[in-house]
Parts: sequence; C-alpha cells; structure tokens
Amino acid sequence: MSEELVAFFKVLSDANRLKIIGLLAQQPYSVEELAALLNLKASTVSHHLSKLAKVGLVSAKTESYYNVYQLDEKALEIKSKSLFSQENLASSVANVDVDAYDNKVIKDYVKKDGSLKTIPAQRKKLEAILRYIIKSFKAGKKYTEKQVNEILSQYHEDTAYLRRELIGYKLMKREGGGGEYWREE
Amino acid sequence: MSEELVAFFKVLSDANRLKIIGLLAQQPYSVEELAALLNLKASTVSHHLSKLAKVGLVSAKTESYYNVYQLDEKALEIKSKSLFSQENLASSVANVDVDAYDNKVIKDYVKKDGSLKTIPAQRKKLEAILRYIIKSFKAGKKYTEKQVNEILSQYHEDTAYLRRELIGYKLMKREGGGGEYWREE
DNA sequence: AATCTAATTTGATATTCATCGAATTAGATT
DNA sequence: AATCTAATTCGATGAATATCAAATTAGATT
Repeated sequence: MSEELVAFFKVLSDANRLKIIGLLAQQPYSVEELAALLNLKASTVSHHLSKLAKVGLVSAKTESYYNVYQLDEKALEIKSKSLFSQENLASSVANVDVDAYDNKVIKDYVKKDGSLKTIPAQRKKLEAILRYIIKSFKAGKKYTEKQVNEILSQYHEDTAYLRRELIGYKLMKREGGGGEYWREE
Repeated sequence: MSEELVAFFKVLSDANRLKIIGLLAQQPYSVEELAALLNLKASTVSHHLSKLAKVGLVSAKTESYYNVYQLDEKALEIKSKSLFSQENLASSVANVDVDAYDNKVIKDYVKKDGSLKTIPAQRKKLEAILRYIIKSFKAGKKYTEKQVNEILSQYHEDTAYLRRELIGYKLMKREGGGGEYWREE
C-alpha cells in the first residue's frame, strides 16, 4: 500500500518528468517531439514515459509512425487529492512497530529477573518503563499503598519514587487521603 | 520555481520519510524515538528530518534533552492542494524551448541557401517545415497562384505539392475558383 | 566544574537511477 | 518483399543519495 505512494512520488521527483507532464497538459506529443523539446535522447524520454505510464499518469495512442502520449488529467486530479488522506498516512505506518521504542528501553533497563538495573533519568525512558510497570496492576482494581509498594518492589527498592512518578505521569491515580490507588485507563 | 516542486517530491519519495510523516501525524516524536520505531540509526533519522524541515513539513521544539519534531499540517495541506495547479504545471515548462522540435527539423531539412534538401515524408516533420515556410507570406495579404508558386520555388521545385499541403494543414487558405491565396492566422 | 545524553555533522560505502549509444522491435511506405 | 522510421529495450556509466559509524556539538544533570 505504502509502496504505491512512494512509487508515485519517486516518479514525480524528476525535473524532466515534471516537464513532460507540463507539456502534455498543453497538448499530446510524440516521443520524438518530447525528446527535441527537452533536449534529450528518445530512449531517455521513452524511459521516463514508461515510468509515468506505470503509475497511470500518461497513456499512448499509436498514430501511423508515432506513439503519441497524452496526459490522463483525471488520474492526476484524483491522485493529487488523495495523496495525504488519512488513509494514506495510516497505511504508511502500517508496518511500523509502535512499541519498538518502549521495547528498546525495556531491553536496556530490565534485568532477566524482571527488576530494573536503574531507574532511567531521562523523561521519555522513564515513561516507557512506567508504561511497562503499570501492566502489573489490574485495571479497575483498588490497591492499598502497601499493596502498591509490594508490587513495585519487584522492580526497584525505591518504591516511593516509582509510585510518585506513576501518579505524576497519570498512569495511576490516588484517592484523597484514603490511601487508595488504582490504574488509570 | 519548478526546482522547488521537484525538491518537494524528492523529499517525499522515500519510504522512511513517509513513515515519519505518518507517525508525526499521530503525535510528536523525538529523534531517538523515531529511530527506534523505524529501526534506523539516529543519525539517519536526523538526516531525514532535516530534509523534511527544509521543505517546511516538520519543525522541532527543544524539550530538555530532546528535539521533539512535529508535523506542520497546515503546510502539508496547502502544498498538497496546489501541487498540480495550473501555475505549477506552467512553471515546470517555463524553460522549455517550445520551438526546439521545429528547429531541429529545419536544421535537418533546410540547406544553407534556404532551400529544402527533400520534402519530409513524415507528417510531423512536414508540418514543422510548412510552419517554417508559411512565414514567407505576410498575414492579411492576398497572393495569386503565380506569386505563391514563385515564393515556394525558393524551397522546392514541387511547388504544387507544397501549396496543397499548406492548404491541407490549414496554414493557407484559398478563395473558391478565383485563384486568391492568403495566410491563415 | 565535570560528566552525561541526544542530536547533528562528517566521511565512507553501497545502491539507485538518469542518461546515452547500440541493438532490437513494430509498423508503415514504396 | 524490401526498406524506412519511431519507439523500445539493453548494457554501461556517472551522479545522487540512503545508511551507518565516528567525531563533534549543544544542553542538562550531578
């Protein structure tokens, strides 16, 4: 899907191909004429035209000796309107592993036994670790501070710091003074 | 002018840059995060981002350690709407010599004394030669057949053929039986 | 002040691709 | 049938560029 979009942009990312589109927007031309107009060899123009044809922007009509190429203005209009549609933007990231960053950070900071080597100082890395830790809490369930500390102690001895940051980054919530905690959804 | 358009397409003709745009369309990211998400080195991502920034599609905000990049959606929308505007199509051909084909044909068929080596058999080349010859006639002036032949004889002895083709291609017009000719405008 | 960290820049490498000339193909004219 | 002509395909070459590693820069933390 996304490959198609890349291919489309690749085809248009050449000055001579853009000139061909501009010329064909005025009137149809044969390969030989385009070659003379662009100061290129016919073989080169043929090469460009085949790329343009492959994405459906131009088409050829055989006229006695000549292959007369014309612009498909409909295709151009349709393509240009949908280029950055929600659909295309989404498809471009379809194969991206959205957890790659978190996984990388977890790999760097979590030991084989599941505990943390250290608590990362960098904000974004800390966030990733906190997102990892919060999974140990069931959504909807209420925990006492003691229970919270017990779970966090699997990760690091500084449970108070982890608890505070979980709340600071709004991954966990606390009820007034009652000492009740729960995972934010 | 046209160079700008080529540059824009060049920037977008890379799969990883499109992925970056897709990702930034969802939320801002730091270079490091993008590198992890795309499975690339930070230096490579930095390189891509600088190209995207150069055409105004993304911009960076420094946040403590991080350079957090965001998509400029306005710029994206504006650009995408005007990509194939009449203006851009015209500017792409601004530097094209529209007479190049005719000149090439003339160079191939006209001797130094101004007469034709031969009359080209190919339709498109004949047209170019006829467009060249018709310049010897003043617009608006009426000519007798004898006068027409005299002018055409500078180019080739087969004046009847040239005369017929000039009329066939509607470069010249003839009044009924009266034998009056004039150049079409 | 000294040390870290993320980002950028630089240099090198490998790949992609525009261009040309030569060979081939497809069609038309004689 | 034989000969032209335009177009395409093929092979080679040189230029552009995506990528990485290493060095450098800019800022923040301790």
